[in-house]
Amino acid sequence: MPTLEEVAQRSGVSRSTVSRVINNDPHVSEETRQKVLQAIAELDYHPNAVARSLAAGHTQIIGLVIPTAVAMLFSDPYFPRLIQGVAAECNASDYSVMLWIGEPEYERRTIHRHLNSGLLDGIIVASAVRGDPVVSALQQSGLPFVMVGRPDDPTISYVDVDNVHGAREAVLHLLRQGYRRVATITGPLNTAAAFDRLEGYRAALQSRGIAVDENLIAEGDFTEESGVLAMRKLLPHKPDAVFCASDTMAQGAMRVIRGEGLRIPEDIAIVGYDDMPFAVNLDPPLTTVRQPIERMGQEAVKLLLDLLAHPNDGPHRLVLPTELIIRASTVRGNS
Amino acid sequence: MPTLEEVAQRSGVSRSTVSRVINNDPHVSEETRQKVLQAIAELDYHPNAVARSLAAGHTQIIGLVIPTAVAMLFSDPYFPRLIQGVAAECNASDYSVMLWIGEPEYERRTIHRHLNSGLLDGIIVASAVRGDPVVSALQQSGLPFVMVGRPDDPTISYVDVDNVHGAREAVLHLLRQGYRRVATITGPLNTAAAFDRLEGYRAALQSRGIAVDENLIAEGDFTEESGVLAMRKLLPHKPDAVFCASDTMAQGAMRVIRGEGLRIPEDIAIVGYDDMPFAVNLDPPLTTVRQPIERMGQEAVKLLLDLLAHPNDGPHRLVLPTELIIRASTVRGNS
DNA sequence: GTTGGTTTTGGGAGCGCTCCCATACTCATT
DNA sequence: AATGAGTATGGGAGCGCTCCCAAAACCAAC
Repeated sequence: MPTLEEVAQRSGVSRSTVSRVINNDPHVSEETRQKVLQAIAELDYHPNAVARSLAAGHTQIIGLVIPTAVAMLFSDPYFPRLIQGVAAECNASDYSVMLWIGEPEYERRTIHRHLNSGLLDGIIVASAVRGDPVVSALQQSGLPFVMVGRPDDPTISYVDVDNVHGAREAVLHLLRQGYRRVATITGPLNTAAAFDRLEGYRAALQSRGIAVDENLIAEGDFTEESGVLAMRKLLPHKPDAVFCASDTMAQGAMRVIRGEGLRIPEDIAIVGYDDMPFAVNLDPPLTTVRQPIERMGQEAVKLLLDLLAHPNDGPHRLVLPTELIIRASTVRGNS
Repeated sequence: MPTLEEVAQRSGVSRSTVSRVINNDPHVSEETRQKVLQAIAELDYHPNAVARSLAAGHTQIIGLVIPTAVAMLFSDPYFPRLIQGVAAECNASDYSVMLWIGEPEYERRTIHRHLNSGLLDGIIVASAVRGDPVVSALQQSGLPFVMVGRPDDPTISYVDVDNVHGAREAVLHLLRQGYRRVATITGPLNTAAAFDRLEGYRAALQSRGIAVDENLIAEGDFTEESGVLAMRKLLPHKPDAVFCASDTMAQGAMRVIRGEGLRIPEDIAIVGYDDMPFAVNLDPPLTTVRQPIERMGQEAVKLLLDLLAHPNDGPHRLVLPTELIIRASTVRGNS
């Protein structure tokens, strides 16, 4: 591996000058620049990122942490898409992504070791649960970070989708279709997303003067199995529609409903959340709330880079819109 | 951020000695070690990973490359699970994972820059397509790397599952169930996985003295739609069972079969491959070949670390076993 | 008390870069 | 010619660590 010094010698200039052309410093004569460029090409020189980081005081690397608790959810494409968004935006901005998947026994020590190692310029935390130790460690460390999903602490920067609004629109749609006993299967209520979607559900009912019946609310954990369980609990209370906080749970709920010999949407309508790829292939195709997942990843990176550039700014917050995708699972009549 | 030097001063020893206790060098007296440890605790010192990397000549970071072409496949849980396996093993070995998702535009331009930046000690390439430029760049660079999935070039280290064996077991199972006209829907035959699975199919038939009927072989591309098309081609040749090289294609095939009013498994049995989460929820639940995806990620890391420790060893190869998961789609009678 | 071996410790020389400051050189302007 | 402003270059001093070698300390045995 050739070094800066060798390039300098070969092109007959100083180390500093080579550094300048590499970093596009304008204070280099065109002639010199060409000489240097040629030497770089001849030697197939590539700057050493580590040395550069040490000298410059930053690494151009950001960390993406996915806390343990949610890593299980890897069975749905949420995280892959988020990762893709983050990676794409980082590539575009000449940053690299360090992946950090929280392991069950990650102790505080390990967290701090990583956060204080100086390897990361900043961090994106995906979907932390309430009171996640990573978050407090992060705050302590002073490292710039942004969260995907609304945190409890209002001083933290984040990007989120408007879960309240998305859920409300979904439930209002159900109401407009004439359903009256609208139930909901929530996600784990220690996550902000699940909580907000439940809020949206309540808000929709209340705005139409419908009392919220707690019997029509069942908590799941975003998995299909939990959707099955929740639906079984709901059934005795005769709902005529169910708003599920994830497509995966909706899928479980649909299985139960069909198992009972009931029809969708004639007897019970179903709305999901996420617009997962499989939602359109369900029988019937699932009405659902689409979230711009990749975009969240992208925006999180943008926010973070902004934070790096302007450390004294207050926290950034960005709430992205959702989109209600109406399919056959909520539209009776012409089927 | 305190430095080594500050810890040294506070504990009244030299920089070198502090370095020794940090790196668990046995040549330190217990007394000194305690003094140093205390100073470290008091100052909340954490070694700077960048400086350490520069001085030591390695970074304890490995790259995980997911080539563009397959990034689309992010809609199935293969990559998430692989990533999880890689991350878990890296955590356990005190390495970090740098994620690198090939972007159409940036790939070519930045590939060499990344490989030669000295940031990565080694690389794992997930499912490269044939002739992927990343692979040749990698070979050129001299960076240690291992691939997940058998490469063309036999000098490259890799971990793979035993696709031939997995397919053979699946087909033998069909044969044992009494099916005689066993067809197959293959993946794209320019991928090693698809090729090997077809090999297994042939091997199974031949080992039972059954001639391979080329009319019973249809090529797909792992997508559901291609499963539909392939099944339509197969139907006129009256298969009584179909071995599909992916669950997704199996799903398509099942749709066609049911569309024809045929029963599964009474009229036609179906076997898939992958054991995707949805396989168990199909109607009927799908018999399939399960692959140890997380484990592949883990083993890939182990192989790579071994390669880093013993650079002069020849290429490592590891083929992991598959597991046949028998469900209702191949078992007639008691339904 | 000397010798020789072993263990423990200290200090210097980098790793390959950036950044700042000093120098040299260029070109008007007086 | 002398001055000053502006631009191009060079060189030194780090960034915070590891690694090697030499020095110091210790301990046993003669």
